[in-house]
Amino acid sequence: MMTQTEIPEATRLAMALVGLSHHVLHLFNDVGRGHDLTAQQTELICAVIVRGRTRMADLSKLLHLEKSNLSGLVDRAEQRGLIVRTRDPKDRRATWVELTAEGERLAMRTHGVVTERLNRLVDQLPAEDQRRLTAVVEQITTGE
Amino acid sequence: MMTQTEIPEATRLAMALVGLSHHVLHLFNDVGRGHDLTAQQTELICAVIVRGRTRMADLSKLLHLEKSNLSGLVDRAEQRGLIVRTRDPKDRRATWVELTAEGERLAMRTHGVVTERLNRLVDQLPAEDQRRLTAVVEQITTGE
DNA sequence: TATTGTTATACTCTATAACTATA
DNA sequence: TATAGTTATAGAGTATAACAATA
Repeated sequence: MMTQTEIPEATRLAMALVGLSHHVLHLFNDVGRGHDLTAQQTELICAVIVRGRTRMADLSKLLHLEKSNLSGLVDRAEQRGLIVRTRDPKDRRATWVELTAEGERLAMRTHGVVTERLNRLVDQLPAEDQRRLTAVVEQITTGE
Repeated sequence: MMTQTEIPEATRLAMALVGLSHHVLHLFNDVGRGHDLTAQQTELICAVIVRGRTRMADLSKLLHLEKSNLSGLVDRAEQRGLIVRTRDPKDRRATWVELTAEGERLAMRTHGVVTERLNRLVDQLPAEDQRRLTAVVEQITTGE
């Protein structure tokens, strides 16, 4: 006899991961909207507040964005007064991105809410499973 | 003494989940590009091939898209000959989306590759951890 | 030569609101 | 009145290529 579903195990894992990923990235949308930020702008300032000032090239990898697209995103964030660009005197090709006071204020709020809601996602799990999940996911993403 | 990092546990989990989510959704990009599909078009046809013909309203929830945006996405996919719309005679408001032969061909290929690569992500984990991960992630996403 | 970042272009995607048709 | 879907519009995001400056 079949169990209640005919969907293969491999597909189930894939579907679950895709659903989770939508949920996670949609959070930036949700949280940002309250402050008139797009999901991408929210991710940008959250990334910078966690790491401190960051180079364009590193943000590019971090956010999975082509450097040209990141230029545009940073342009818009700069126009809104959220971040500023500074030149690196030691490597004059490089550009650092850092938050303005306003950007930092928004970043602290949005990052706090995103983090809290992501953690609430796994709230119901036993503490052991939570630690395990973190370890597993970190291992997956750092081993790319 | 501090350990090697000062990043709080809650932030670590959040960062790990965000990294994983980027990785997962970026897969659709990667896989689709080989067939001249955008990530969203790839997700669309993969969703339809897993579920069979699907109503617009259900796709909207599944892909986290506003119904107006889904209309546009389905328009473009229809113009490319990947899907067709059919009316439901029982509820004449509703529209079903189903794959054309060409759409099905592409969907089978891309869905196969996406699934395989998602499973390869957790390949190194013990089988027990893999099952646990699937269960945990399913529980998270179904409990929204 | 390789790396860092910008500019330019065309297209896709997204948010929002107003609309039609059916239930 | 509520639901299913479309249309319209403006803005944001994306892929790609060509470019300038620096290493």
